[in-house]
Amino acid sequence: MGSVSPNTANARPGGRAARVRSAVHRAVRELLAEEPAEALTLPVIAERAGVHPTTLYRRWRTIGELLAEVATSRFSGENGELVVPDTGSLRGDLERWTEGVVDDLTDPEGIALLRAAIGAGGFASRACMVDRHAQLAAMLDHERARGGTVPEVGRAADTLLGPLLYRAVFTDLQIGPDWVHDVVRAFLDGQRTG
Amino acid sequence: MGSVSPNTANARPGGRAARVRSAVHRAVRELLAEEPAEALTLPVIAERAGVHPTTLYRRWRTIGELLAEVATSRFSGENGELVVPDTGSLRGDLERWTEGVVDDLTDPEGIALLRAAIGAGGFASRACMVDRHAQLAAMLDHERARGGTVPEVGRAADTLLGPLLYRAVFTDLQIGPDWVHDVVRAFLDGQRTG
DNA sequence: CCCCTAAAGCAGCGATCGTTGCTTTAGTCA
DNA sequence: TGACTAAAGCAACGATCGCTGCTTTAGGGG
Repeated sequence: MGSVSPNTANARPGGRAARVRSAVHRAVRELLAEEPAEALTLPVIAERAGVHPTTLYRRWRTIGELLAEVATSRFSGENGELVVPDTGSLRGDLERWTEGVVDDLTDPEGIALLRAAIGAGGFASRACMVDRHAQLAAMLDHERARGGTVPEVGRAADTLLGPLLYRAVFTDLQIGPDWVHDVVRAFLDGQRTG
Repeated sequence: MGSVSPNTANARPGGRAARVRSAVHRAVRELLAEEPAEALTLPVIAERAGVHPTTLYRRWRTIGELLAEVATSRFSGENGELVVPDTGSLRGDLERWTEGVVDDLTDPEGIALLRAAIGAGGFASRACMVDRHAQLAAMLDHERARGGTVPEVGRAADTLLGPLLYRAVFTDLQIGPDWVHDVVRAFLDGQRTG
């Protein structure tokens, strides 16, 4: 127990570890967009990333864990900081924000990663949306601070994220700007009746 | 070329082929509920089903295709016939129907199969909901036949299936009867404003 | 500037996967 | 009932996966 600094909190490198991590993440995203998730194996990822397979087996034990990490980092701010639009009105914030969500869902890499994360199990799929959920809460808080009355986050997520994700994941319908606009409008109208 | 009946339309067996198919389907559903989808491999399925691996490699080339078939048969009427509730009112139909959807989504086998199908790619995941979509359309048609005014199927799917699937797939929130009730009510209220 | 340690590379292994040619079984139709 | 054919079983193979002890590199601290 004598060692003063066993390098426990040593993990803030800008060096090799970070480069490897970044290369692996990129390899996963690229490969997912190119081939069926079924073919995504650790050696294949390693070769694409220019890294030795052993590294992957040691740092991430399974593809599931790696996918969860990649999904988290892809669908969240890198530093854990929430970035939300602040246009002055809830409607403006939501429209700006939904654009970002739609960008994720229409990007081939994004949707492929989302699908793979869902397939990897509950943890990974929840990780994809936890940040979006927090952003939604932040925007509702802003509106509340302005004196507006807003529904709870749960209903907002159901009404906004629900349709967007449903269409992206389960249908091949186009997600056009006007439809997204309608979704936001339906949410803002609906909160009065609820 | 002389052969009169090359048994092209010979595929309606109640015999061995159907038994194997059924055993394999059940094996897939069971295994998905027990272990991570990552461990789902054709030899493993074959052993659980009491069938030789070669059979799987020949009938279904990949796990993806097998998953798509299992998902289709699990989430659809076996014979392609649509079964929808007919309570006399749209509200009653929708509440009965959402119960069925929720049953699918809260059943451990059901949600695991859904997740795996999503992971298997666009085709399989779309197959999971095509029947639900058709049922929704049928119920709206019934209401329209009664003289009621109903929104289009797309909006109904967004508003009903969206929240249900969002919660089941992306959150660990409980899906309680009262919440489901609220979702249906929100849909029925919202159609007036739209 | 040099040491020290965490992380990446290397080599080699057992297990299992996916595939293919052939044989055997079981349903169907005359 | 007997033949015909589609489908399942069998056996053997090459490839690749996932894992482990050990060596080498590189980044950070005294």
